[in-house]
Amino acid sequence: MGSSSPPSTPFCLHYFDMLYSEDVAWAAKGMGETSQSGVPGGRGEVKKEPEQCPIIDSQGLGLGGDGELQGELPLEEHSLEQMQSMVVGEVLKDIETACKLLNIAADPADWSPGNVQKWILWTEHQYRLPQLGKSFQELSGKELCAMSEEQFCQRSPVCGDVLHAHLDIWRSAAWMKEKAAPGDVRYCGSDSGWADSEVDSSCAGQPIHLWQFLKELLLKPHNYGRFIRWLNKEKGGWALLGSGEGSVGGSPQTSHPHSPHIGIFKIEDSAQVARLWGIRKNRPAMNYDKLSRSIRQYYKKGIIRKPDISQRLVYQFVHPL
DNA sequence: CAACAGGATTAGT
DNA sequence: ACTAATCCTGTTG
Repeated sequence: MGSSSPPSTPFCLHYFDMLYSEDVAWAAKGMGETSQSGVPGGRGEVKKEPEQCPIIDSQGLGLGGDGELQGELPLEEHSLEQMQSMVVGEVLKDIETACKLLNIAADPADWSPGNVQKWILWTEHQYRLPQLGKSFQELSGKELCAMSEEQFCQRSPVCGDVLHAHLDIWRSAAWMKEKAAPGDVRYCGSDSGWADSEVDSSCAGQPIHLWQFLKELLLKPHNYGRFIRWLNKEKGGWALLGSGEGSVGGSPQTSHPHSPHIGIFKIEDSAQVARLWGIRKNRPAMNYDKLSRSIRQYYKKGIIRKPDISQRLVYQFVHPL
């Protein structure tokens, strides 16, 4: 109650204009490696990487069901509006995804200092921002929201402005969500109710398990496919796993009537997956060595195993639930 | 060298 | 009690 939060942010379109040009497009471009080498002065110019976007196509960019703006439409004014609302939808979905992954509220005003830290770490990670250190420690969400862009830059001269813009987007999204509940509207099933029903996989604040976390990442190839992905598609890849030659290993042991090649996933970027896990669990020292040890504990529990044809960074869920 | 396998111990719930 | 974090020794491709 009393939360007379000043809706100072009217959710103008400039934000999403900016967001689209800088964040979404940038992030969607696969954002190559370019660690932090490409973030010198901040937002002067968005350097357009010549890379094509390999993964965003899955289902992210429009063509959700009506628009065939695959690239031949001349982008009329109407299309522009459509484009904008589409981008807004994508941003809202990404925020929802991040909320579940980090286990934090959607509204920044509800964040604890720990939540703030998580959000900052995640934003750094997601958008390849330079490390902020602990310049925003001990700040609650409300305090964070009360800070001006100047204050952000004061704490982080390098990317305070970008961070502030990201926070503005989250606040705007939360503001929209609140506004979108005028009367009843019990989250009409249209939009995958993004209410705080907590993560489906972890009930009642029970600490999340590593295998659940991995499945959550795997559920969002749009967001995390660069780090971890299913390896089941396209049976083409499986044939030439032996790299050609017969390689008479000796025991063919092609038995295993059950347990086909389903539920197999590959960790493409072990360091990043470990980092996300560390953010989620508030374990800054997490690394793949330790994460993989936890995965190995699943062997005897029958949750995860190594596939029949063992490969580096490839594991398999025993229960394809 | 990085991934892999697992034993032992500690930490957090 | 259980899961996971940490740490470690040793193996493997």
